[in-house]
Amino acid sequence: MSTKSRHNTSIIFVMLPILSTFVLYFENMSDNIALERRVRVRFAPSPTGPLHIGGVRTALYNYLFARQHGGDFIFRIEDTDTNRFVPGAEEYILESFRWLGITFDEGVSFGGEHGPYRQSERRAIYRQNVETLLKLGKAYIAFDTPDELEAKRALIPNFQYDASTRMQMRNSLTLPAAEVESLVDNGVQYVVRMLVEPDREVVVDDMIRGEVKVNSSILDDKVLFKSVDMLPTYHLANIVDDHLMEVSHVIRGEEWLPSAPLHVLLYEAFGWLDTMPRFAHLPLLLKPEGSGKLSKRDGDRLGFPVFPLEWHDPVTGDVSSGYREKDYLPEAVLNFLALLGWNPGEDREILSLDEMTRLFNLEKCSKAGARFNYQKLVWFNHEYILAKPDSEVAELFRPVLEEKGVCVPFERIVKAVSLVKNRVNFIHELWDNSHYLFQAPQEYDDKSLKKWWKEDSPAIISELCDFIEKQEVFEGDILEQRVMEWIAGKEYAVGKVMNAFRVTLVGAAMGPQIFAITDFLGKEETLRRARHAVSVLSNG
RNA sequence: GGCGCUUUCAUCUAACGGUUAGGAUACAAGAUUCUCAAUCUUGGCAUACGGGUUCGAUUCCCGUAGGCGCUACCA
Repeated sequence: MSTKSRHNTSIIFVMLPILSTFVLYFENMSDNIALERRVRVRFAPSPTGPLHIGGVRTALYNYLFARQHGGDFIFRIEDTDTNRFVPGAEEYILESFRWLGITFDEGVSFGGEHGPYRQSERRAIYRQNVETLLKLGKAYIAFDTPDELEAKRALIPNFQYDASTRMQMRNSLTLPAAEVESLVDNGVQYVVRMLVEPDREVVVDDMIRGEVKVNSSILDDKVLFKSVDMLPTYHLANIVDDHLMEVSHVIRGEEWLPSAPLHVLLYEAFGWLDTMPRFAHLPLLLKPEGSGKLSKRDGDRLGFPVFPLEWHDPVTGDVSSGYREKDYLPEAVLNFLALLGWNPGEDREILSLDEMTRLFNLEKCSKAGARFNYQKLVWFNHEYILAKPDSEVAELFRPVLEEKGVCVPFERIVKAVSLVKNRVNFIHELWDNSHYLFQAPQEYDDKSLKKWWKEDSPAIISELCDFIEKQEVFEGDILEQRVMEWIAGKEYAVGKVMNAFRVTLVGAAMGPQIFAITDFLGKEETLRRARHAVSVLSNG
């Protein structure tokens, strides 16, 4: 190497750390921008029924984001629609997260400094804020009845309550102040509407989609508050709560994207733009087949649950299946869900909650809806059963055995699990694959008999039993060696002998290695079963 | 209808503007064993279409088509 080139190389080596320092600096800087505020996110379902699996994913992403940034995760109940309230839904949602292992830091049932966390308990706060908006001239009172609005819609195609129509309606902009006051005082029903200024460009800065721009003229004067129950609608409650609860990031489903500009306008109207949360609108979960987003009905129609837990509808009495009851492991459900719309950018797919927390990145979320293909969830479940220690799987299997009336020492269950767990996708399938380890066959599978139980089988198995009985060592490997030698000596076909033997022990041509089975059963039980089969099957 | 979002194998997805377009599930074949599985190996399968920008486009821009969402005194 010449002096000159060595010199150049050393420059590169000197430059390299400097360059990487710059890269690090900039990376940290962008991190710091994101972290200027304490990260606080929320999951805010409305208690109108069971928690939808798409809601679980939204909650999961919020959870991962909060944990990754050492922030807070808030559980808020949005129960401003008194008509759709379903008793038991709130407890169901909480129980679902307990099962899944998703934890919250504050909120309904968790406590915290920003409560109350149930919107129905925050009426005074909303009234006060509506008052503010009214005073600021950012909202107005409207008296149009639902019937009147209906009539307008029927009369005018594409009717929208907005700048182009509001002056033809009955509201505080068109009525004299005295009349408005007297109407309100006399208990006439009204709503408070947002006053949307037309023809402004509203920008929603979305962490997944970038800048989404819309013209305010396409927005309507949304109802923010209704006098019927003196409660706000979602839009108002949401903005007020997120602001008061110091929420830093709003991570929610894409169905909210169209109303996000209105939310930006609300933050602006209140003068809260400087602390407005960052938005991230997640792609939706779509039906496995056909068109549309995954709905509550799809589950039981297509053979998989759409709810984490089984749900008993208190009104209709209908029962919808749940992942817990269908024998899915919560880890598998979360892993599957996490990868529907996000991936860490590497080939690995089996990820623990901790690993997901480390790798999660909103900017790596996909933008298009993801079809909910539960086939892959079955595979995840299989993988998680395989990865679990035998003793843990045995613990889950024990209740199934008890239900079948099988009572054996725990070590026996662990051993049985070790023999058959690689062939199941679900815990309950362990029984179909291991019942013969706990109970002698009551009957023999016809197909297996036809294929493997020949005329000379009884004689051969009797011979084999006599040989086995003489063996002092019964341990699997050794016995296998001896029996193979014996078969070879007799010049029998290995498959013929072994499969006939298998049928006597198992009752069918299935199961793990035969000497693993004999090992499990023990000498006495093995011989008992084989001889019993010979006596039962030789006549038939 | 209006507005917005979106588009890579059947499905979930990867790919600084330069790759034989990668992985996984599912499917198929083979290997293996005493059976059934599991496992391993192999295979087929994709950049919606049309324009531009560029030496070069899956990647950037525009249009078309498809998909999805919203369009309530629901959330």
